[in-house]
Amino acid sequence: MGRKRRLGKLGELQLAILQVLWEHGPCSVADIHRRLRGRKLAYTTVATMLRKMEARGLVHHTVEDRRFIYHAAVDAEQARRSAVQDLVRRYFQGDVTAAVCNLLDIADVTPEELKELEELIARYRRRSSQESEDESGA
Amino acid sequence: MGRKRRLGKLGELQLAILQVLWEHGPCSVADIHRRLRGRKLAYTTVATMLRKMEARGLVHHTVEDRRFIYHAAVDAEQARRSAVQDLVRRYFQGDVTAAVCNLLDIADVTPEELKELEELIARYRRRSSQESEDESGA
DNA sequence: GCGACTTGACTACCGTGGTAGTATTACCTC
DNA sequence: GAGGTAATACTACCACGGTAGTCAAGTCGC
Repeated sequence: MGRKRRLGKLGELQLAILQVLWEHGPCSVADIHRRLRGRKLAYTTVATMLRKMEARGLVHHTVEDRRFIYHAAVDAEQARRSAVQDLVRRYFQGDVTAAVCNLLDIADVTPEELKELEELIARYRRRSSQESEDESGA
Repeated sequence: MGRKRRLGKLGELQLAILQVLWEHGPCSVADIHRRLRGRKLAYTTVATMLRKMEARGLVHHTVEDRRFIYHAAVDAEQARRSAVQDLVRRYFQGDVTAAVCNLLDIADVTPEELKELEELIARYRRRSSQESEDESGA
């Protein structure tokens, strides 16, 4: 696994549809339409978008009981990864630190979240020093 | 300052143009075209995009010596902020911690960068505890 | 003064996300 | 088997990023 396919930009609706699929697993068009009812879209709009997304390889479908059941063909992690990479590349010239800095700036990060982040980074530091040891050891 | 105008999505070329303007200050079309020569765009492409961007309020121009001098109408910070907010909202449902986590995952963050980040977060923690003190003190 | 060059304006085209109407198919029910 | 219903397919449309050609107007050099 780990095909880091460069899934191009996702539109707003495309992402919303994928999120439904990620959250609830394979869904019929009607399912997706129902769960997207907050957007007041025509049923056909959802169906059309799904067909377009299938053409792009973002979803695929099986037929069950004469209904199309759509499955996400990319996973959430992949999509997030791709989006984050894109952002860092486009807006921060690849500078991750700057991106994190900005992230902390814009969001009102709670003290709890900060603590979490500290731990997260500590974990990363341990891991990266581990890796360098592995390298020199090999 | 601090107009947090919600500048919609920026296209690839639009961002590239803004980056030229941010980096070099006001530029003529020819200037921008020249600095974007890596993309092998027609001069008219750049000019057209600039006009479209002006219509959207991303840039504005003055006339000088019969040439159009384009100025960025949004600053880099604003654009980055908007983009980061968008990303966190769209892909992480507003969860900043998750976003940072992902950020650390995707990029091969060097130990130096990790150290920087730790310091950055420590600084934030001091600041946020400072703020809570200010609040309770007021 | 005339032609070459520069520069911006206008127009057109393509791809694609987003939207939805209409047509078709197939099943179910009376 | 005619009609209703649910689902998909087809088609069309708009907006917009991106691309570039052509046009118009001024500048410069001879």
